[in-house]
This record gives sequence, structure tokens and C-alpha cells, in this order.
Amino acid sequence: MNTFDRQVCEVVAHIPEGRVTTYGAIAKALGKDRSSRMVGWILNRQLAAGLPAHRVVNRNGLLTGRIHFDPPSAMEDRLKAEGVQVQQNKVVRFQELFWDPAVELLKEWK
DNA sequence: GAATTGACGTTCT
DNA sequence: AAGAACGCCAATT
Repeated sequence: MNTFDRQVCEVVAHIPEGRVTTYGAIAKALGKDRSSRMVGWILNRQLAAGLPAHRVVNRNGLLTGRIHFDPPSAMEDRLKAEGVQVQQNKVVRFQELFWDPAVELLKEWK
């Protein structure tokens, strides 16, 4: 487990309930704005680490990673359970629910 | 070890 | 405005 992995876990673990963020935003917050792909990969590796990976979607608010859940509908169900409305595999009010780690996490970091 | 393939996103045509 | 190309890099074949 390298630094990047931990950073990603750190960020994802801090996403508030009922909020969502994107792969790109996370990558960018870590200075790897071109490696957004890796974020998904890392989550995949750490899926069993108890991370709220369901709060991470692509930049359109689309639940592209639901296929990697077991069952695939788990992602959508969990989000709904947290009060996040989902339709056609995409987050409703995504813009408003978006949680930018580069900004929000910085506040916590203090 | 080369080629392919992604939980992505930006840029160039 | 829609589609192709590319950057990035770990894992799989």
C-alpha cells in the first residue's frame, strides 16, 4: 500500500453522509489530476476495507462503478439509504450534493 | 514481456 | 456539438 492509496482512502473515508464526490476531484486534490483512473482502481483494491466507495461517482454523477459491487444494485441502494436520490444510475442534484475534497477536506485539515 | 483494458477526464478535430 | 485521441498506470491475459 503506497502513499497514494492511503490518501485516497483518507479522502473517501471523510466524505460526509448524503454527499458524493468524483474520481477526478479526488485525484486533483492529491495533485494527480491526470490519474483519475487510478482512483477507481485503488477503490477496487480497497473495496473490502470498509470504505464508502458508493459515494464516489464520475464527473456526471453517474454510478459507473456499481458493476463492481455485489450485488451491483448495492451502490444505488446505499446512496438512497443515505438520502441521496438516484435515477437511471445517476445522482439527482449531483451539483448540489457534490463534495469537493480539495475545498472541503482542507477545512477539516485546518 | 508485449498488448489490452479499464470505477476517468481533458483536449483536440 | 459530437466523436476521437490522448494522458495516466496497475492489473490481467
